[in-house]
Amino acid sequence: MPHKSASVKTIPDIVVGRLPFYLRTLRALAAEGREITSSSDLGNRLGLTSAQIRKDLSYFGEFGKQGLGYNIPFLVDQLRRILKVDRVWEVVLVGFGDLGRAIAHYHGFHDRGFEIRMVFDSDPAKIGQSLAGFTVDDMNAMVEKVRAAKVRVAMLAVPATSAQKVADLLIKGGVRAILNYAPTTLNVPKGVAVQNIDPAAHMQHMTYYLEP
Amino acid sequence: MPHKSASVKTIPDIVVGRLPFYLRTLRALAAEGREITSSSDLGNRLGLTSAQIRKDLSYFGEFGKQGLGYNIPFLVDQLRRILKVDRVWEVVLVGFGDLGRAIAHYHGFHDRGFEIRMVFDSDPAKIGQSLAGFTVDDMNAMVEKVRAAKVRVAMLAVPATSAQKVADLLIKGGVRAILNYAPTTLNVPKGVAVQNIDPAAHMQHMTYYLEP
DNA sequence: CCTCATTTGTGATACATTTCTCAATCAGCG
DNA sequence: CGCTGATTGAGAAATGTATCACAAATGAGG
Repeated sequence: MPHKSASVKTIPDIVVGRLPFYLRTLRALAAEGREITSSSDLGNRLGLTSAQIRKDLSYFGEFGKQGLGYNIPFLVDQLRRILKVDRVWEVVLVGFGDLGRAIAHYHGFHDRGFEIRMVFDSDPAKIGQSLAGFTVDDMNAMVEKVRAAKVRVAMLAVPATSAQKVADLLIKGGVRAILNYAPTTLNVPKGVAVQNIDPAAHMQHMTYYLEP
Repeated sequence: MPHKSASVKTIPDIVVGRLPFYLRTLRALAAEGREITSSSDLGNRLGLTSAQIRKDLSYFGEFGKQGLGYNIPFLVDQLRRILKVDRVWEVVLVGFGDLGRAIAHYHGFHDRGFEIRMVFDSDPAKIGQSLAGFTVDDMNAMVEKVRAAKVRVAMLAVPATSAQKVADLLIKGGVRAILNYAPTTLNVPKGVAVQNIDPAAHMQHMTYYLEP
């Protein structure tokens, strides 16, 4: 997933993956009216060491003041810029079953940079249903409509059996980032980012540590 | 999160976290009627190297046959035993808003070892609502009911502002594994496992790699 | 029954990530 | 205006993880 480039030093993907949590925590602090914080305060809240937070941030620049710490609104702005969520990304949602509907109704994406603008499904019974601002559209029209709207971010909430086919179509339409809710591994070309959400896998990860 | 013990060599948490995906893939193969597979076949399907899969499995035993590969039903059984999902875990769900309702209706947990058996919410308007087999209960009764039923696994779908308080109560009631859907970092004592689900964080991870 | 093509399990090696440490810097204060 | 306590940023060291490479084992085919 990480980009490579000759001039700019490449940043570890695992570091990039922590930034959204830094941002989330900083915004919670900002909402409480706090103006400054320190790497150790952030570390406590995030369950990480202060050194890790300082090193992670140092990949991107010098955002703190020695002796003082970090200005919260400033650091929020910087992280939003780095993560490119200082704008709103149009998102296409595919699959309007129970899960897709729940995603469509979830309001947590909005103020973190994402807005679902198109929904597709292949089931004729669902096509045409409308909800807050958009209508469920036929998947046969998907590639063209996604391409025309230049949408580059997708959420995939279809059965595992059709997930790969739908992902291929999305990529054909120009999508370059896929949040995959289907419990299957997607094969995508270089230049396309995939993140997987599998709650049952998280659960099984935890039961390993439980006593029988 | 990983256990420590003097006698048994401790297994890297990152390895444990991959096992559910191995299991998921093996079960898909089994569903296709396949009997055997190899580390390289698995690696291709999972986007990992064959060496990694062999090394991961070797932490737990010798499950393959040289020259042949792995017997799928056998390896499925082994992984289910290792992850302790060769049984069904009773789960308590807290929070019956949009998200909690979606989780309650999701059928993907069932055949992966989890069954939601209790639901709690603090909103009087929601208490008493009943659905497939259970009734939404008052959160004031939660600690006692969870303790009485010896439930050790929870899913947390409450607002970020109350997540920590609810987690504290769950732990007081004996819960030792929490799947946290609230967009906040939980502080828990040693011996309690937490896994976080934050779709917006995954999205922000991906936008980092998109061209402006 | 011998050879060949495969594939595992694992020690050794290479690579990646985290933590340690400390010089440099800063605001506050007397 | 110089001292004090706090805190950053980053090189060095320590730790953790992934890959390599190969001996050992296996079934198939002649």
